Order: sequence, then C-alpha cells, then structure tokens
Amino acid sequence: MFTDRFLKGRRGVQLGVEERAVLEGAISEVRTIDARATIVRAGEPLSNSTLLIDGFMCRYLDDREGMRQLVAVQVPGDFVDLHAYPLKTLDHDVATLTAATVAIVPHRALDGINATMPELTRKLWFSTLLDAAIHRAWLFRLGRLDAVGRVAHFLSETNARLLPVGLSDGSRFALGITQNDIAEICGITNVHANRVLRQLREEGLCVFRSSLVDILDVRGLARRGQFSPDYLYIDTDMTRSPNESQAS
Amino acid sequence: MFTDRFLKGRRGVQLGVEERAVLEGAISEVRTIDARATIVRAGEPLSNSTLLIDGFMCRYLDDREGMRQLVAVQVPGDFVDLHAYPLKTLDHDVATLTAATVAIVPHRALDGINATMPELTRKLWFSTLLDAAIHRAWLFRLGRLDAVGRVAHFLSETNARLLPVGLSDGSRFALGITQNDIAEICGITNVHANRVLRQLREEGLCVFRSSLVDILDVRGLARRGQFSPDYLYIDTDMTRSPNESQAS
DNA sequence: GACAAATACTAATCTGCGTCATAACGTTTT
DNA sequence: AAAACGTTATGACGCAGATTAGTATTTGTC
Repeated sequence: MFTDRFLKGRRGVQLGVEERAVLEGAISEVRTIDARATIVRAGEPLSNSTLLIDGFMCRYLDDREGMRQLVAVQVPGDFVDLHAYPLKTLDHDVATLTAATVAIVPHRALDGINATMPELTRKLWFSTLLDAAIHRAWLFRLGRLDAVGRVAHFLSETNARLLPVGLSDGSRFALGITQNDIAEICGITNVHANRVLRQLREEGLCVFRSSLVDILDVRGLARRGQFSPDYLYIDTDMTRSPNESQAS
Repeated sequence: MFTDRFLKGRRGVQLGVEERAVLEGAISEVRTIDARATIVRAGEPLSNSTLLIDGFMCRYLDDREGMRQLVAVQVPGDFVDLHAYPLKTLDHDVATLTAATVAIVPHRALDGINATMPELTRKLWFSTLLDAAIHRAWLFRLGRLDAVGRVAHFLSETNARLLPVGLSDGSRFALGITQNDIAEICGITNVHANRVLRQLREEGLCVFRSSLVDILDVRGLARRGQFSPDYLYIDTDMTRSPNESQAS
C-alpha cells in the first residue's frame, strides 16, 4: 500500500487498519516525477497535498541572488506538503532531488477526514509537527555547529530517518544527492562541503559518494554533530539496529 | 478576553464568536511568571498548553557546552506550546524572556474541541503551522544571511508580528530582551551582536535599546535582512473587517 | 544613596570559511 | 569518439566573525 511508510515507527501515532484504509482511499492519483523538478512554488494556491512514496524531495527558500537554502529534505513516507492543507498556500518551493514517485491527496478528501475522524486528524497534525521539530533541529545545526558538525548532524539525522522506513541498514543508505545539495542544506559553500566530506572520510567517520552514504562510525558521527534522535519521535526499539557500527 | 490576540489578523482563519467563546472556556487558569524562568523542559510529559497573553517567551535548544540556540520567540497572542497537544512531549525547552502572563489550556479541553469542532481544530492546526513557517524563515536567516542581515531580519520580523496584535506602531515597539538574547537568536556571539547593533544604528536603520526598538527605516531594514512578511500569513487588508466573523 | 550584579561596549588577535581559480573526472549527447 | 556538461577535487588568499580581555554603564537591592 502507498501509505505503508507514513508515520511508520513513530511513537504513539501508529495508524489503525481502518485509518490506513481511509488514508489510502484519499489518494486520487499516483505519479512519477523527474529529478530536479520544482512541483510547488511559494504563494501558489493549492488544493492537493503530496505523499512521497519513493525517492527524495526537498523544500527550499531563495535569497535575493537566487542562492537556495534548503529548509527540509523529505524521505519516502513523508507527507511532503500536508501543511498546505490548513495553510492553503506555501511560504516556500517544493522540488524533487532525485526521480520520485508520489501519491496525490486532494484537500477535499482531507476535509472529509477532518470532519469525521478526529483521531486520524490528530495524527496528520502530528506528522506536520514532526516536520517542525526537524526544522528546530536544523536551526540548532545552523546556529550552533561548525561546518563539519553540520554535515555530521545532517547525515546522522538522515540515517535515523531512513531506518524506520527500511531504507537504511543502520549505517549505509542510498541518498542520491550531490555535494552542492549538502552545501545548500548546511548553509556552506559547495567548495567547503567538499573539504568537510574529505575530512569526515579521513577521520574514518563517514564516506559520502553521492549515490551511497556509508557511515563507518555511527556513534562518532553523531557525537561530532551533537546528534540525538529524540526530536524524531521514533519508537525506542527502532532507533538502534544490530548493524550499528563500533564506538570509538 | 484572554484569547483576543490569538490568530488576530491572520489570513482566512479569524475565529468566529462561538469559536472564540469555546477557546476562552478551555482556559483553566491564568497566571503570571517571572522573567527568565524555564516552564517546560524537553522530554517531560505534558497535559497542558500555554497561551501567551502578555510579555515575551522563547523556545530553545542547548548544545553540549550549555550554549543556547533560540528556535522561537513568542509574542502576546501566540499559543506557545500548542504543539505539545499532538506531540505529548517536546523536543526543546520553553522559557520566559520577560515577566509574562499566560493562560493554561488543559489538553483534555482540546480533546473536546478536536472531537466536536473540526473547523476550530483546523485553525488551531494552522497556528502551529505558522510557527513552522517562522522556523523556516529562521533557517533562511541562519543559512543565508550575514550577521547584520540576521539581526535586521529578526527585528523586521518582530515588528511585523507585533503590528497585528497592536504592540507596534509600525516602527517602534517594546521588546525587553538583551543583546545576548539577540545573539542566541541569530547564532552569533554577544560581542558581535553588539557590533552589529552599533552598525545598524550608525547606518540609520534601527536603534535597539533593550527595552525599546526603534526602526528608523522600515524598508531599509527589511531590505538589509531580505525580509518579506509573506510567511506570516497576515491579512493584506487589515482595515476591513473579516467577512466571516462578527467579532473584532 | 551605596553597592553589587547585569548588561553594554570596545579593542586586539586569531581562524573557519568564502572567494576565486583551475583541473580532473564521469555521464550523457551527438 | 569527441564534445558538452555536471560533479568532484584542490590550492591561494582574504575577510567576517570568534575569542579573549578588558572597561563602562545601567539596573536592581538594601
């Protein structure tokens, strides 16, 4: 089912059988999108939201000179722009990073859920607040960490998010983004992103190869980025995996 | 009424008379809090949320050395930790900046609203997404602006937020926070915050005097901080009374 | 009004990261 | 197979902002 990964492994908001069926029924269409395509522009009136099934997407803001600051990376299972349902128009653009498969959910269908299923509504609300919690972690990252720490934090976070949806084995995952994306996420230049990734490689913490991220020392990388997964509200028994690497 | 400033001037989500009465009735207690007091710690289970009536509050994350990164500043009318209702426990601390008056709203009362008033529930949801939109603007600030731009952006934003609740006259407002707070908001040191504020003063853009902020050139300050208020979802025409609501 | 404690302010030195420049890849196109 | 392009890589240099170390001023308390 298309909604299988939505809220998977999140503390206290697992969907019931009926809830999942209702959400599945709310999908009007499933389609694929090319890599590097902008699908929503800031300010444009919206009547659908997008559930990401496969691939990676992002949300970003432009500065005056056209430089981007990514404000979110979305992974499979994320309801990318569910916040467009109450907000009706967004304050940022939404785009794919890689080729992606998405499910379209009309706001009309969400109106039905909102009117008749308060519990499910609260779980949808929860999922948008999870995004806000991730925003806050990103604020910490940009405000308090140096470049190496920022990249270490981002890679640790991504690993932790991909684990419950089965796309990380605990230390290795396919991501398919470039060094320039890392720079736009971490608020640094692509030149410096390259230097930082080399340093992480030389310190034996992590190897980033665009298509594949291999974390050699999960604990060490987390320590370097002051990463602690509490803000992801993941069920405690899903935060670890047997494959997790050695400490140092 | 205690809820008068909640969602005031926000596009498309003005509260109706009955909705406002219900929300007012959800308040269990009103109390005052000293300045610089932490009222919620990260991870602690919560059964109430807090509506800020008067004064300023903040939300923050600590780094390993105990340095703080503020992730939000709350102004009167803000539902400071409404997100604790779906989340049940927070990923950050909540504290007062100045002395404050707050209304306590038990989650039990919100359960009633959630179960019986889908429209009001969606407006409450909206208000938490407004906070998320502000988070994103802060991410842009930290990721893409230099120190002067960050402070200019923050002061422009605060002016724009205080305007609809009647606490700014368009260019002057009382804020009651220190230069060190500015530093913790903008991800710079307090020493550098001081330099930046001097520069803004010397350039004739803004005078910051802890208790009073006087923006001498609203447009110029906004330009310096690349500030555009779209993300605050404020009604473009605030002089006209909202067509759906008789309350004001 | 005296005193302590915050807060504001300043200058000197150091450094992480930006900027600029160049080159070597790898992939896709023709 | 060469051209065209995006991505990764690396070095030289400069600057914004951190750090350190103060002094001055305001604010609060007795």
